[in-house]
Amino acid sequence: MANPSANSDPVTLEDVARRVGVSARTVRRALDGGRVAAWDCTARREEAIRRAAEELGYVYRPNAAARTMTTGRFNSVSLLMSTRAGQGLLIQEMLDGICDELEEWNLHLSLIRLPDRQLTDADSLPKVFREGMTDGLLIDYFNEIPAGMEAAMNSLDIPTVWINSQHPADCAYFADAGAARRAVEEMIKAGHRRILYADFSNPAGQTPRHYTGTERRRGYEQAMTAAGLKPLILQENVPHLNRVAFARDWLCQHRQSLPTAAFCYHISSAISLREGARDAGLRLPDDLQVACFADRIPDLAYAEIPAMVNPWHDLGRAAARLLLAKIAAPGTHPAPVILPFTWVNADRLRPPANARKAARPAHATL
Amino acid sequence: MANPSANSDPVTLEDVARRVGVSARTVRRALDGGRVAAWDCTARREEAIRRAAEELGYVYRPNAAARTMTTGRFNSVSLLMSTRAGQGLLIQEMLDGICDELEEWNLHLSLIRLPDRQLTDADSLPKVFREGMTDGLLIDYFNEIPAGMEAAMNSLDIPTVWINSQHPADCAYFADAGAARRAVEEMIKAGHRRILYADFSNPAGQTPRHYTGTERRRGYEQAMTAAGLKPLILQENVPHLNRVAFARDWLCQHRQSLPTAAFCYHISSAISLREGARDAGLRLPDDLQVACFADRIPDLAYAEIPAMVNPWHDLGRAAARLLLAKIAAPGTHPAPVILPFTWVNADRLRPPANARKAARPAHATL
DNA sequence: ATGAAAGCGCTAACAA
DNA sequence: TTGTTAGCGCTTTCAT
Repeated sequence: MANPSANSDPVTLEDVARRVGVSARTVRRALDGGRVAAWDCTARREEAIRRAAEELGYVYRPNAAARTMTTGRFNSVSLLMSTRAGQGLLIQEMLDGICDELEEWNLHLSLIRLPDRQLTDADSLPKVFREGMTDGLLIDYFNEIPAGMEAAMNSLDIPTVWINSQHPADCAYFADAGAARRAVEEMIKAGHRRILYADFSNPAGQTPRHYTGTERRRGYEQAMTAAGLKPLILQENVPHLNRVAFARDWLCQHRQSLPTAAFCYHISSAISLREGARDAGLRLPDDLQVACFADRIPDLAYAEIPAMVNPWHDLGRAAARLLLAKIAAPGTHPAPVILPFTWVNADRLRPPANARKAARPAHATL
Repeated sequence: MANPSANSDPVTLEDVARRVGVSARTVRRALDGGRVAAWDCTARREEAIRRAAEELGYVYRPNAAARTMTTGRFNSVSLLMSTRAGQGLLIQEMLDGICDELEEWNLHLSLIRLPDRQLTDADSLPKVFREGMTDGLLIDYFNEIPAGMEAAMNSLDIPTVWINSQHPADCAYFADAGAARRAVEEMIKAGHRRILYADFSNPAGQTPRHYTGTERRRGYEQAMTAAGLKPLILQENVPHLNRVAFARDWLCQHRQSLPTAAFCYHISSAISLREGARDAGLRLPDDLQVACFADRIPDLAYAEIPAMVNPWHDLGRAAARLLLAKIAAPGTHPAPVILPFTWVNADRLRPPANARKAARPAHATL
């Protein structure tokens, strides 16, 4: 096997053309457009071409490199990430969503990781993408976006879409505030009045790294205020290994007027809170009904609680679709796509224990 | 901007050559090989070439498509997955590892998802990879590998490496049995005698979907047997929402001789077990010391317990390195690479409560 | 409607 | 050592 190429089967248009006795151009057209006209003779020839192509194993898989050379299109888009860890998220469901959408357009997906220095350098970027052979960029970078990166991306003449990040246009992200409000409304509807908001990931004073830190809390506050309830917020960036103790201590200190429910920034906060609550002697869910945000349904295996789950698959699809639209119509700037969450395990949402106790006799009379 | 191409800056070798007044081939060589000889005149010209290239913004980023056309190499490898969900795993750390290794060789990473039907069809695969423009395949498919897929992959004349899957050669996976044995040995060393193995993901009777289901249990059994202890196994595929109750009930039924510790197949089993234990009235970790396997360090935020963590980054790197070796030396079949786990939160591993009680007076006398 | 020819940017092979 | 030539497989343009 002297051929170093990956294809053991380099059937070219030319090969097919020779076999049938027509030009490559004709083969291309036959394979491409389908029929040519009602001209009987043509139709038959076309049939012959198609058959020959199939026999030789051509089946419309043109050499992508050759095609790129003439068209200037790569038929591929890239997911752009930072080499710095934690700046973006790579969720399997999201990639599935992206791939699902791209597949329908016969586009490939590549992964590109660049150091922050490069991501903010408008001069070197085009060269990277020339080598990277990509028609568009899905930007998976939403934490602490470096100064200059947005400008550098906008100066590119290749279409870009931001994933999970709020921008004036060209982006897709989640409707966190609305989801938080909805969840807390459900808890209120279930009869809870003292509802805690717990976030052990984001520091108290400063702006959170990601918009979710602000939005989720805001949604909680909206729901509480709208219902005439007083927000009760426990927000602090606590190291993982201290969270359970932190939660336990807080609950012990507030033993006089404990919340009957808590809505958490993330399931990791929820788990810690639940463990801390149990250590503080509370019974779950009787004494404390916990709900939270969660990235994925499987994560909920960690705790059987009501949760707002990120529709990552939808996000991937939406972002890819946005990018395809921009590729098809260069220069346009579609409005942001904002995706609603999925509310799961709703049946695990129970009223507060005292309300249940009060209600029980009524049921007993049935 | 009439140019539909992604590069706004199509500087070619030719352009550089014209500027300096040499041939494209010479430019290529100057940029490529560095110096030519001690011939003074040449050295100067070379310098000029390099400067011209830089001024024009060429900086050794040749048009990848053109290069592919002549060399037959794509300078890209692909991560191959099934469109069927759950057959492979896409862990961010693993992708980072792959990218880190590929970067050093200036190779790109593409994602390819194919339906099982295609993955088992040795005829259509080469065409796919011809279009996909890939020099090698990292196969991320380890659950219920379809019959014929292994043969189809082997029949490809493009190098392949299996990720997280046991094969005679050309694969990288984790040393699960050894890790389980090691963890249980540590628990025994800490003084535990009745150690439970809990797995709520894999069914009791049949062979687990993935090798870890077998290997982890085997490692546990080895450690127990070697220490003269009797294995105590609780293995059953329980739906997520029933796991806590399942664990609680089991513990209640075995109240007479409860284990003092448990080693779990996965952190999700561990969490459920802990919740169940608390519901059964046990105090943690005094009454039950739980340890487990975990995919990622952040997952351990869910429970502050000792764990064997998969070195996903290492796996990605190892698999990529293996693939690069195969690309460099086609036809070779390197032996499997087996990666050791990381043992974390070891300081959370406590002796059984009665041992602690017995030990306490001794400490008090200090 | 079809064929012929040019050329995309690069590198391999050869000639000088 | 350097320059020239040819050609990768495809699409586009132009002539038929």
